[in-house]
Amino acid sequence: MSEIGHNSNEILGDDEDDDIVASDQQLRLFIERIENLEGEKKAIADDIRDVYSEARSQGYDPKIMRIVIRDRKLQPQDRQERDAILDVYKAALGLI
Amino acid sequence: MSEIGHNSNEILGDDEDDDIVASDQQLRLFIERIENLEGEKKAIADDIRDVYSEARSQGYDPKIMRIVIRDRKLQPQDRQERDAILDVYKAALGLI
Amino acid sequence: MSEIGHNSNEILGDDEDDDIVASDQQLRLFIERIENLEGEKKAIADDIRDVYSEARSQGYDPKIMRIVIRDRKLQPQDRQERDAILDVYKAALGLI
Amino acid sequence: MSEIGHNSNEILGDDEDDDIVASDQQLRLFIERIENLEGEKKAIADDIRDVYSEARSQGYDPKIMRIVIRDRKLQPQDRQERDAILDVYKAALGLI
DNA sequence: GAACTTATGTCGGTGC
DNA sequence: GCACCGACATAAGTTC
Repeated sequence: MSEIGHNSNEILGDDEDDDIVASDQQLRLFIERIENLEGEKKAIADDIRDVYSEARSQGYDPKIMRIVIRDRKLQPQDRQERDAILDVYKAALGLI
Repeated sequence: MSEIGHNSNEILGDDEDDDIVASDQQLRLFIERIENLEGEKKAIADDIRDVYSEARSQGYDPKIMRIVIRDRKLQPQDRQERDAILDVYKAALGLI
Repeated sequence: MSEIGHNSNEILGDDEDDDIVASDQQLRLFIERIENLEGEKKAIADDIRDVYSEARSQGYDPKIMRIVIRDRKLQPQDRQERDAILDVYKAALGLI
Repeated sequence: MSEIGHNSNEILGDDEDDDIVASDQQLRLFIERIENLEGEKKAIADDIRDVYSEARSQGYDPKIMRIVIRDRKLQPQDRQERDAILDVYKAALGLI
């Protein structure tokens, strides 16, 4: 340890140190908020995985469940428009 | 078309219908549980994005924050091992 | 169904049909060009995977090789700046 | 600086140095092979991007082109099986 | 070793 | 006009 040092152990210091400490603290808070949120996110991701596992054990196919879920996210209108153009392209390529 | 119909409108039906309905219901519950969880997950992901935005507005670099956060997830021992090998590789390539 | 039909079976038709056919052909060419390029890209990706496999069989750690390769892509100046900020952040978090 | 040094400047040295140098050289070759391949891969990716751009300038929708291309990669049989189960699930959810 | 999930980088769209 | 923002595509990591 340095006796005087430019560290954070002084009770009374110069303003510059205060600024640095304040900044450090601010960054630390941002980081911790993010880490906490990531923790929550991971917990939910685990829950989702568990549900898929349970469904699989009941005979459902998770892969196809995912397709259904993805489809349900689309607005009916958007999907219809997309499908209309899609049909034109497929026809052009002899796919249908 | 069947005259009576093998659909879900009959008040009293055969057991097979009951089975189908039960199965449908089970799948629906799985799907809805997953969709709810995904909704929560997305909300948290949005929160994380907001924190990064706020940090950036305070002058912090989100890209480097991510590196720090990733690093903090590693066990000190693992990181040291990784860094040791990394140094060997860098030396071999004339990077240091 | 139209009597004469707006299809591609007529030997001699109207200009509109010609336009459609031309358009179809143009789209098809775009698609095929992309598919060919994607094929080449995949072949190279496979080659890369093979090199990593070979390196691993020689005792090298692919994960750390990737870090080195990523690092070598950075301009020396950029990397130094990044590392400088990184050190500040780590210090603020008591990581060093 | 060490007087004799464990570096690569000696013309004649011990076997251990030779081993290290040989190892360094091997790693370097792996890395360079990968970097070269990645360069080629990137060039092709750029070409693909250019084709999409050109197609867009001709009025085609790249997003939908991607869907078509993805679909063309599937084996007809696989897609049919998938679609069969998919229909069952969708029916259970009242999607169709 | 293959598939899926997450993370990162890029691109087009938008608002100031 | 640029810079932020969201979406998309790609690449990496992880799990089975």
